[in-house]
Amino acid sequence: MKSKSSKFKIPLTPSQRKAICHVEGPLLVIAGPGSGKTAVITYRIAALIDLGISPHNICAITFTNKAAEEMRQRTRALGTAPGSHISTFHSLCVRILRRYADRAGIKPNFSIYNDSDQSRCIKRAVKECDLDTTNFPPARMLDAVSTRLKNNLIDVDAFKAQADDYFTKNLARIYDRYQHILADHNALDFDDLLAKTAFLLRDCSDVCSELSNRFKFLLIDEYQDTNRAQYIIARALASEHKNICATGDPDQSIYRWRGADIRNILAFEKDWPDATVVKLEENFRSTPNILEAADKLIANNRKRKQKTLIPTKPAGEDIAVTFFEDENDEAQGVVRRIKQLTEQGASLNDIAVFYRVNAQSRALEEAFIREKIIYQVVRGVEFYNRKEIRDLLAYLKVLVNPDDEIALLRIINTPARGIGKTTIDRVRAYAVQNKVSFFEALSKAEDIDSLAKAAQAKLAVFINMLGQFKKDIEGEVAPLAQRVLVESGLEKSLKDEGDEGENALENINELINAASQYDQHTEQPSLLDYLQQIALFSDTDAYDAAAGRVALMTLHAAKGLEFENVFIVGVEHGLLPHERSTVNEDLSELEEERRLLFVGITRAKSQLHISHARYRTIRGQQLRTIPSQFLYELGPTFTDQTDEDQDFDDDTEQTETPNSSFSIQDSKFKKGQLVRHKTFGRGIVKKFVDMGENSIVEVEFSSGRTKSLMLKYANLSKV
DNA sequence: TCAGGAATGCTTTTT
DNA sequence: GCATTCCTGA
Repeated sequence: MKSKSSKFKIPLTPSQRKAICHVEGPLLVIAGPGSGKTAVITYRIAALIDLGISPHNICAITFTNKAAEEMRQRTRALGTAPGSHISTFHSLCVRILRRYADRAGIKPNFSIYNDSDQSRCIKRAVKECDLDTTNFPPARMLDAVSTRLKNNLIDVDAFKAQADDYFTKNLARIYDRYQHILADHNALDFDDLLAKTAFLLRDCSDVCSELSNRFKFLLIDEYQDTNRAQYIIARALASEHKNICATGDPDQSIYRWRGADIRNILAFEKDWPDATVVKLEENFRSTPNILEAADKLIANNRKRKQKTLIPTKPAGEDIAVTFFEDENDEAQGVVRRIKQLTEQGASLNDIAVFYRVNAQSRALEEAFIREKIIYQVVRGVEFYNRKEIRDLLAYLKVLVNPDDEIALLRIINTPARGIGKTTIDRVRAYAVQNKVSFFEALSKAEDIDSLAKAAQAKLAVFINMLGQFKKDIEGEVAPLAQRVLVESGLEKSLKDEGDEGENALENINELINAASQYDQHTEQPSLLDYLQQIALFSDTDAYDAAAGRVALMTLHAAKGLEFENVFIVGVEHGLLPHERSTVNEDLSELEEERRLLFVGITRAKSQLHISHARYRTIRGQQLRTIPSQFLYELGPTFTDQTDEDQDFDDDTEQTETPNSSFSIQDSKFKKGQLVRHKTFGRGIVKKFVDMGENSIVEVEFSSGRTKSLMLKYANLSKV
């Protein structure tokens, strides 16, 4: 085995070699950022195949499609025989569910519902339960159903059994109703893909052992971000042979809000007592300067396994922390710096800007456009959320799955063909009364007495048109999409719209191009497969590393990537850490925000620029900001540099200087302390973040508003 | 039936 | 600030 590793192009460390050459039994690889983790996984796949193991028996699971694609390419580049299964958890589940649909109690042609489809369904569920959307806000109900219940594999019956108070009982009803709606639509949401698979593996031991026997070697990446359902699936698939290799880094767990359970990786050794554990601590990516900052920051997390980042690169430039006036100045400053970098020979491919929330991209984009620097916003799903794209896709979805009522209602009168609300209501009434699906009722329009003759005729034309399309459902996708575009009248209605319609048509053409790419690159293209695939696209999948553009993305999307030069903007209290993570006492949410910044910092290879601004416009309101506590945690060497090109208004500076009467006794506030503020009046301290002279107090004022204030500026007096 | 404007809600991160 | 829903009048 040892001699085999010589075929790999890079010199390996002893731990890397150990991980690559490990064959049988459970293996946990704790891999710090930049430790060559992806290389280790791909080399290990190659090494297994070299040992004579069939690629068919290897299954690697990644977090994003992008990562899966990269892994496929890298194994291919090593000259490895193809045939191993490399995909995301969700894609794997789709495959399994399609193949064992009857065992899972579903139909194979199911639709996959995204979050907007989900929210429509949950709204309907709340209404059908005769509950008020103010007391039962759909968004929160969905979060409860999705993150708390489905991701934890609590099914409707189990939850009903444990529901004992008014709220929970009603939540159980909503959950029940919601699942019924999805089932009626022959649709699964993202959580169902995982949950149904987990239940299938649990309840059908023959399916479980069949799959477990096929996937004799299981590799799971980003194990720190698996949720309960994914954990159960992994355990089931490895149950026969126990050849499970999990890789991950607890310090990079950033998906707790989506149900990820960091305990899965922390308890790996308990789950698999004879597990081999390998730690990859050497960092081949970043300069020691960057790693030092990352190390200092993450050391502030209490719930954490001690781990250090061992630099291997020579010292580089210190990280820069810059203070701007507002988000536009910040964007301008970033662009100015990028221009300097390119003048020094940097390629735009090597530069990325990260932010906490998508809305922050706007100021940046404006500056990039103004200064004519080309960029890409890594936000792939946005494309699929455009109205015209969703319209065309809805036609295609209905052809595959006529029970998909969301898609059907979307197209029934798009473009306008005179089928209005009254008609739809009457058809639905008929469907309910006769216990047939909405689509069936539509097909029998002439039997619905309540409908006017004109309405019946319009419905017949519509259904007939769908029937014509359906004849071409097999085979290539692009020609069918083109045909639907023209014959549905969508093209004409967009052409009549003028400029906006032109733009929409261009987008549709882009979609059809993408579909024909799919047709060419897939052995047996089918509309069903195509639709199920694009439903699982994510933002990160849109990133094009060779585009010659600066990449703009959220910190979440940055996971797994690396750049020579990284900018992280808006490092302010309320944004990073995000205010939603600071509302309750629970420190673990704050720790996740810290990990998020840690992920961002460790993407940088040679230069890191962090910035924050004095003012920021949030929801249309310009607010005074507070520097993030994380800035102080990066270490004392990184003091603010005010951007040299700007003029500050001296008057505002004056009024903002720290209060001279500020004294040590006053510098500690406890929760519950009553205070007075000169403009906001009386209030009660909700939270105190002690950072010496940079401490932050959160005060709920008598107006009912809660504000975060920086102690040295707030001028608070104790009451 | 439908267009257009007003009102309302929602606004973190994503497979 | 933006998107969706609601509502009104033609």
